[in-house]
Amino acid sequence: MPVAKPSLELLRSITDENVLRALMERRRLTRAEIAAVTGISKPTISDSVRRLSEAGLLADTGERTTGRGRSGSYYSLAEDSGAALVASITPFGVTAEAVDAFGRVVARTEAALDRAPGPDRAAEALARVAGELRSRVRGGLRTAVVSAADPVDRTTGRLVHLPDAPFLVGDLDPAAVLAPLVHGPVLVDNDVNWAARAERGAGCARGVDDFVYVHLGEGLGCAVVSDAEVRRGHHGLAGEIAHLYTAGPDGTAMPFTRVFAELGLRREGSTAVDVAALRAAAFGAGEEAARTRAALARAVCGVVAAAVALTDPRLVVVGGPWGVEPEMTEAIGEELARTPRGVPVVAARVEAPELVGARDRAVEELRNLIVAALRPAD
Amino acid sequence: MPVAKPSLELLRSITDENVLRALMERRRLTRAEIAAVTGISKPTISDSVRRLSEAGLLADTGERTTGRGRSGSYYSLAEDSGAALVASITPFGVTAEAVDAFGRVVARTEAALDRAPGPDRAAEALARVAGELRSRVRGGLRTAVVSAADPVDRTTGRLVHLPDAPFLVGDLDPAAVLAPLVHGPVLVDNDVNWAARAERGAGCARGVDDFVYVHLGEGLGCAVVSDAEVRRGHHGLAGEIAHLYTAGPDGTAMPFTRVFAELGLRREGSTAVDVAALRAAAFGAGEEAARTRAALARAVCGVVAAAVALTDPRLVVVGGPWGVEPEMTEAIGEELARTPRGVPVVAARVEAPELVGARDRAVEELRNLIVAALRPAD
DNA sequence: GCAGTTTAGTCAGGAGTGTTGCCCAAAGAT
DNA sequence: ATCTTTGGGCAACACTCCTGACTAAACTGC
Repeated sequence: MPVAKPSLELLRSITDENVLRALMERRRLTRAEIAAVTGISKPTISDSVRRLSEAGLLADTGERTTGRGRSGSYYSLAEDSGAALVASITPFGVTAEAVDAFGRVVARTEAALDRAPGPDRAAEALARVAGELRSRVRGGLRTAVVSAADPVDRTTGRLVHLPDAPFLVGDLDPAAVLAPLVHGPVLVDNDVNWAARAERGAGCARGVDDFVYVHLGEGLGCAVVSDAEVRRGHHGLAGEIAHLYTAGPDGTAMPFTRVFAELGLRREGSTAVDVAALRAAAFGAGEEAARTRAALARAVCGVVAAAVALTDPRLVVVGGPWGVEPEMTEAIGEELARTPRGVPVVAARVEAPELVGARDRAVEELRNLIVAALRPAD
Repeated sequence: MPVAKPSLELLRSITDENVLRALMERRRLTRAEIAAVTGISKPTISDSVRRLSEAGLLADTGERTTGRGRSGSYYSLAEDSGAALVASITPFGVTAEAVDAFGRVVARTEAALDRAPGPDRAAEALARVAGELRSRVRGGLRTAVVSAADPVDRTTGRLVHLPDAPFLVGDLDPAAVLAPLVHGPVLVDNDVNWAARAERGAGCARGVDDFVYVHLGEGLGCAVVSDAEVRRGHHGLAGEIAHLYTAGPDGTAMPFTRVFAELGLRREGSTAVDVAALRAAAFGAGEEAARTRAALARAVCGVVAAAVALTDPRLVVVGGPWGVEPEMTEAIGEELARTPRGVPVVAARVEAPELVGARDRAVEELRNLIVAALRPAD
């Protein structure tokens, strides 16, 4: 039964939702302005504003309009509407922000980590930054959106270790760590998925409903956006391309991650890509560098070709520290143009994309939570 | 603005929608029964039924309840609510049905075609069966859902020919052919996508939100279901796996479709798989057959492994004439179990799945059209 | 055959929406 | 000081849904 039951209460809650959403978009409005923006009549808006103010969701800011005509009172979301926590966890540290329902970053902090800090250090850092931010925002943290540099199990929200892929952050359960600090849902996903969301919202894939985002860094990842949403798959492991078969340097087929072993571009004792070594080996002039670059492009292209065949993107976005290098993006684009289904390749261009994408989702979730307060029994 | 404007008209239309949907589910109901089913009060239901009857959407069937208590009048959707056309086009012919809003097949017909009939013959056959069905249903054809054995361009609805893939039906624009016969939207998609939908609704993937369906027949296709929907990609060509690289019989990488050329299993002068030859060569006892079977399983597995890595299905469903053979499904399952991310493999089990899937969608669309009549200006 | 029981449907009243139109209040413009 | 413009409140109205009581009509049981 996908259709709601008709009731006057439903109608009222729709009105209230219109008012709240209008105030989330425009920060502060008079009742007359809300009526104009929503198209709902003035008396109805006045009723709704009174109801919502009494419920503590809205507050008169005390400010007044200036200009011609009678001055009106500005209303805004209540000061204690709370904030959402946005956290990005990498082996190098935790970056966290608190965002409010207007989408503004109201607080920000960081905690550095050593590379490969182990799960306890990461958990401790996450708890520390979350605790600090919590103390700095009114109304508390009502939800959290976490980006992690490892694959995330969709059902449990835990970071998982896949064979033949580096385990960058380590065994961590962000929801468990944050439970005492956040009184609401904790959403956890892979940084690559959040980055794809950011590129769709504000980057080079703005408004594109179907595209593939390839992350080329220490880890190798991919996000698939279909019908305007990142599709995570059953376990949340969609886009885990590390052991997808592709073309190796010698032309034979091998798992993507082994290409880096063959080229000697792995970190010592790890399956992670050695980005510094890769830069040194694959970029710049020189025949050797060109050969290495071509080998890398061919390997990436094998992966991308599979993604193209299976998901039919309009666009391929390449991100990550060595993926966005023009030389690399170009080489991949040329390689891909040779395949039967040519697809444009562009470089990602959002800064700290995993944070931008997670922030975007956090604002959306916080807004939904505020609106959801209207419907106690659904 | 994803939130509707509140109005009494909205409330009324929600009530009416509840009534219509209840009558689509249960065929015929008294007003008291509608009230019980929807949870809406009796007077409100009586009002709504009167409105909808006057609008011609509902009609008193003349039947009455029997049993204890006062007898009530049964209402049902109007006789002229119309039907939806469901058509499946293959090189062998066109199969078509008319379904009503209750999901019942009210008429059915077929038109045989020679293999490779050319676009004009196929169009003519489609027009003929559609015309016949139209004359046999009251209220006309309000929408059409077409399954075609070729890839379909999502934006235009036309069948398209991809290089290295057989063009089974040929250049056809079902929407243009049907426009004079159907006064409503014409939805066209690949048979494999409809088959996947059928397996999700009634087959071996019932209720599974994330799975991959692989079709192994004359053509080679694949459908990706993510978050409970078939994802078609930008052009509608998601899952076109014919030239996805996989392992060939000799262990080297090659496009999927070339595997069949190497094994001598293509139809003369075509890129289509010769199913009869494949059956003869790959099934049954004997070392040679086992070798061929293993080679096919390895090739399929290469494709499936790519799909698994990129879309993380919970399940892989294998369909199509030679895919559902137990020997083949089993061989693929064993091969896949050796890969790092083992995923269960099951054989498809719906009969004429493309027709079942298309029918399901047709009923949904017809119902939506009937309900949409309530909202003239949205 | 008739009273009792059970179920379908209607009626009247009331509570709660949103809307229109009109009024007043208050601020800047002239 | 008056005019114009804008914010906001008030009253009347139309509409929707609900509750509770009522009537209507069928079957059951004696």
